[in-house]
Amino acid sequence: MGKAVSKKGEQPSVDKTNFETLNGFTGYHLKRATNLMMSDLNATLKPFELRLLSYTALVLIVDNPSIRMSQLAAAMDVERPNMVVIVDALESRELISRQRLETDRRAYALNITLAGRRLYEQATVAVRAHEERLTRQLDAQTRDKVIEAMKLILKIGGVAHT
Amino acid sequence: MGKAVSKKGEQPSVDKTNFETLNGFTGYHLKRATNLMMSDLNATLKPFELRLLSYTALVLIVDNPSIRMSQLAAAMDVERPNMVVIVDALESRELISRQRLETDRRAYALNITLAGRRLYEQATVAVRAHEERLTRQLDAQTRDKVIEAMKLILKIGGVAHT
DNA sequence: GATAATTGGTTATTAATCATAACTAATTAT
DNA sequence: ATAATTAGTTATGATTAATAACCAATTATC
Repeated sequence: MGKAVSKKGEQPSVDKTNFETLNGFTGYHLKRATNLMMSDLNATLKPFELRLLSYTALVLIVDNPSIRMSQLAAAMDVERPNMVVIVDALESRELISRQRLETDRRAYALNITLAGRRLYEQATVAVRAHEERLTRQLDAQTRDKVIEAMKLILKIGGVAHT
Repeated sequence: MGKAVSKKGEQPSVDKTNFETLNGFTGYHLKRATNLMMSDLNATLKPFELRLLSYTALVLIVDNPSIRMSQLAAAMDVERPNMVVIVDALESRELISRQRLETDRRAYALNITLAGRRLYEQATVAVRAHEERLTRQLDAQTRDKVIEAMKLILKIGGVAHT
């Protein structure tokens, strides 16, 4: 039972909306697909009590042992004060450890704990499944082309890291 | 003068961050590119005193004369209370008009005004330039492939409109 | 080697976004 | 006629992200 038009077919645009102009914009499609993926990702992470940013922090700590908070904040493009909140939460769940650096005693070295690694691994299995599910219709070649296109856009905007 | 490593090359990950795992995720690249494009878009719209949502509303009103507020809210995936704020702002600038529908006197028909159309046209020129600038490195075929890929992702998520 | 300037991290606060509840008026269904 | 629904609105709350100001430790300057 879709929303059927009442009785008289009136000329004002009801029922079917015209997206003609918006459909011509690449950014429009990118944003919609990204919104969908992020929403699905958050749902995927919920069972682990993780969200986009806390999961991303876990990933970066695993890939960058003894990373400092400020470097992590820069890598995630998050303000330092907000990074503190994220790190606090992960540490209080004992998923990561904070230890002062010998070489620079104002900074902390962040490392994954055993429990943190286990959660990271479980969550990553779920995230890969989420990615596979949402990009199933794209053949590997197309997926790679999309990623390359995104990298080109980032390069133009002066935002690139590898 | 980039941020050079101090004196001793220590083993903890400083300076260059490893994004290995994140780089394997399509969603990660999509989100970063989208963030960049949305940020640039907002900067593009600022001279017109428009933002993503108010510009999108203008576009949809131009493409859908006499659209109702609730239909517009649904099309933009925005809650109705938030739609009111956007429409109020556009109306108080006399870019759009609100007129009660004869056929349904609780609803409003939204239409673009002359001033609104002029602003829409100027803003759209700027938006197309912004799109062109950020996607210049993509040949037309790649750009179309990206858009098709986004549509496929949306279809899987059950979100599609045309 | 003392003082200034900078950096890493923190706290508190504010601003900006977005969602919910509840309401009026008009329409449609029973 | 009464009940239920819909369009729009108001007020409010929750969540998120950005800003200012601060302490401790390090680095730069003289």
